[in-house]
Amino acid sequence: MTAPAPGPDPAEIAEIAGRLRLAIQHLLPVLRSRSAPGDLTPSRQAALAALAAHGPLRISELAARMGIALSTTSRMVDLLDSTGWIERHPDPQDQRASLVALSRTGRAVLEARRRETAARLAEQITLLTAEEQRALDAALPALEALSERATTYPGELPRGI
Amino acid sequence: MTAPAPGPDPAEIAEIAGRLRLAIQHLLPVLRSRSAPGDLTPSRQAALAALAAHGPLRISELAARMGIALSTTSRMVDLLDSTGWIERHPDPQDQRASLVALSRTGRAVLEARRRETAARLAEQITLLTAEEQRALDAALPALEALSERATTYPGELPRGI
DNA sequence: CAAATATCAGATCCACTGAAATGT
DNA sequence: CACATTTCAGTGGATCTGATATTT
Repeated sequence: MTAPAPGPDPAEIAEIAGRLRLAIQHLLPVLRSRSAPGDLTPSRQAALAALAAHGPLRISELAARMGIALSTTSRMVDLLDSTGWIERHPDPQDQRASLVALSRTGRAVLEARRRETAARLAEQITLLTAEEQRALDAALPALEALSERATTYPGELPRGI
Repeated sequence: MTAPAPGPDPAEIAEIAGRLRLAIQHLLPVLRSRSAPGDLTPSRQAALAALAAHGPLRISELAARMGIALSTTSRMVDLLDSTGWIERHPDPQDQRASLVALSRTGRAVLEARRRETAARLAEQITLLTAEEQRALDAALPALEALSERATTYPGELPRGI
């Protein structure tokens, strides 16, 4: 092993941040599905994703995680129930509350959406040089570390892609 | 130089795409500014960005670039004019048409927004290890290549961050 | 009763469209 | 006239508040 190379200095970090911001911004159209109205809208996808990530939740917990009002959440849960994407079960801990869980079809819908998105991205990655592909691969741990910190970022759920 | 290392095979590319998609999704909350109502909304930002990227445009050209209807664009241009973020000049080529250009304050607003976003991102990047920071830096050309291809992607303008 | 939801009424903001009018 | 733009009238999505049930 050689001596550890120095990490980027603050100015370089600012440049990395600026370029990464721009690259991601330009990448968003690839990642965004155009969902037909009434379909899996961003807020519905965020709700399903929250349930997928954290397991069954009470309506009030789901509302808190999404940072929206309880009544809004209640209405959305109704809607997701009517499409069959979630299931409502009584909370064994508290008979007044209900636990909302992703249904099989809900999970399938969410995963299908994610697969489509990833496939569009993969298509673009195929067009990169082998070297670029390797660099991208090597940067994944960094991007994942970045995104893990971001998960605890104050405020909303990931939304929109 | 050593012999060129092989690039990722299709399965690996699929994995890269999946992980990249997830990382970006988790990163979005960091990138998104919560704009106060009446502020620089996503669509307005997209319009300013289009003008910043391509220079003065006719309303119809701007509409085409954003993939939205002419009437929608006309109304938005009005709005951006009222906030002073753009300027309208008669098109010297065609007296019926007007050219819409970013004003000084419009450019300032756009750049301020971008700086804020990049600063939030930079803050997170600081928390990475030096190795991760270098990997991220090394992957920027790949991400930029990816995003350049994406720019010609059928459909909308980058939107939302 | 208190707490967890649900329901209802009314509102705001953003974004978009199609059709008709206006102006050059 | 034709063409660029504007105005008009309406839609839909997402979300909000506040007040009032309902249920356990």
